[in-house]
Amino acid sequence: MSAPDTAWYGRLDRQVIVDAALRIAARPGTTEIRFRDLGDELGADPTAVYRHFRNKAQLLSAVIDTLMGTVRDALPRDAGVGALMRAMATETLETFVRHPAIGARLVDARPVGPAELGLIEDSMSAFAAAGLDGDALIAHYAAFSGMLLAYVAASCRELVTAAAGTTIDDLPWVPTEVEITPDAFPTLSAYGAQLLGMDFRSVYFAGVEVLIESTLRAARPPRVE
Amino acid sequence: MSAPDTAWYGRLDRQVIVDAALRIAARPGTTEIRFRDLGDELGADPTAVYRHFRNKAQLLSAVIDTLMGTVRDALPRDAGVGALMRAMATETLETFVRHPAIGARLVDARPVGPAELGLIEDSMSAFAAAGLDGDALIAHYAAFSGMLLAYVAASCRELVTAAAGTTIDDLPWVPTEVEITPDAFPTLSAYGAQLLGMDFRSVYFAGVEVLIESTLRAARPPRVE
DNA sequence: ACCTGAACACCGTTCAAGT
DNA sequence: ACCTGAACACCGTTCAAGT
Repeated sequence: MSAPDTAWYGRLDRQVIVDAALRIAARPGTTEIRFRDLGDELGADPTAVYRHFRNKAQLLSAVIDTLMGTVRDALPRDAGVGALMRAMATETLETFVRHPAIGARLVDARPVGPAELGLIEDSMSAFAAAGLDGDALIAHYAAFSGMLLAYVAASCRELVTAAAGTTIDDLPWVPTEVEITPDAFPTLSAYGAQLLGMDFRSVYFAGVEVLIESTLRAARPPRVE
Repeated sequence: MSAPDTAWYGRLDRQVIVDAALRIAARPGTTEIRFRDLGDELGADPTAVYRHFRNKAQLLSAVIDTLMGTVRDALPRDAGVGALMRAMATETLETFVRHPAIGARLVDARPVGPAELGLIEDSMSAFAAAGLDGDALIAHYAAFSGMLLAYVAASCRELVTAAAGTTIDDLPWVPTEVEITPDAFPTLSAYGAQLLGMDFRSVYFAGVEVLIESTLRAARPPRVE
């Protein structure tokens, strides 16, 4: 039997919905993906989305996987593992920060889809090509990807909570209203001015560089014991 | 002029409310702190809380600072910087995982309060005592604390989303329904079984150990170049 | 000076009815 | 087989009225 010949019939599919969600998420000021906004963007009733995704978490999982695919595509081939890690860190942050309402759900909207698994495949194989294997490969890879995803999610959550127009370069890492006096906080007063001046991006790359350096050291163990 | 002599007058204050929120958060199955539940726990109308906190974010900021104080109090004095970092990691994770609805808001319920600043003060001074200073101190401290907070927040968000009774040892780091075939994912098939078998806690401590090792190396630079 | 309670806004989700 | 639209549940927040 043939499908009814109406304009609205089968007009939506998962990809069309994911693309609409990405357009909304990229719009300045979007703090959350709402079914009602999705409906507007699609020119359909908001609840039509439920014919294609079981719930919001499943929809976001698909949207996240699409973005993971763009991260994967942006990575250099045959670069050293250090350059690859730096590129992963930069691309992951930039991609999700451009869609903060999606990034804010990075860790809790699961399961992990095929594009993200492809990204894991590619980057783990670069770790292996650099000479890492066994427990060291797993430990360094898990440390790196765990830090990346958790931190990018946290940054996006902050962005979405902050005043409109805030960027991660404006987001202080330690926003506080407590006065830092030398007698209450001697070390913070002496060494901490730099720390208190840091934003979310600079803390991220501080962590990324430490992890990269450690991985490179593990990949090429020193000749002398 | 004296306060009215009624039983309900001034019965609430910030500490009483924070303690009630902590009791609720510690209860198995709590996924979120709700004003209605807070009211029940306090024996008061839910909206009475608004006389003491401007909104939910301010309340959570106070609750988080209380927990940061218990983390600080649990840390060893005069231990080496490695032992201190390991204790920070363990205590922070355990404390918030016992109150996952609070931990889930770790990064976005701001500002940072006095107890957390005290924790920063203490741990930065341990970094300094270990021989770190200047940019290296800031970079390693920021990397470590950034990873810790973002990851603990992510773990709590997962816990709160997962089925009741799930612990971080049951939470798979890469939950996926995609089949990992050797031809589509060769490296994952070869090296990835361990990674796919990891839970949130083991990824956390993999990262923590990498960061500790790197900090120790920076604190005691090798004699030979 | 603080608490109560009704009410509102907002948003994910369900379900019966359409085509 | 898919879309519509009314309706519901839930929860943060406001505000006028109490004591």
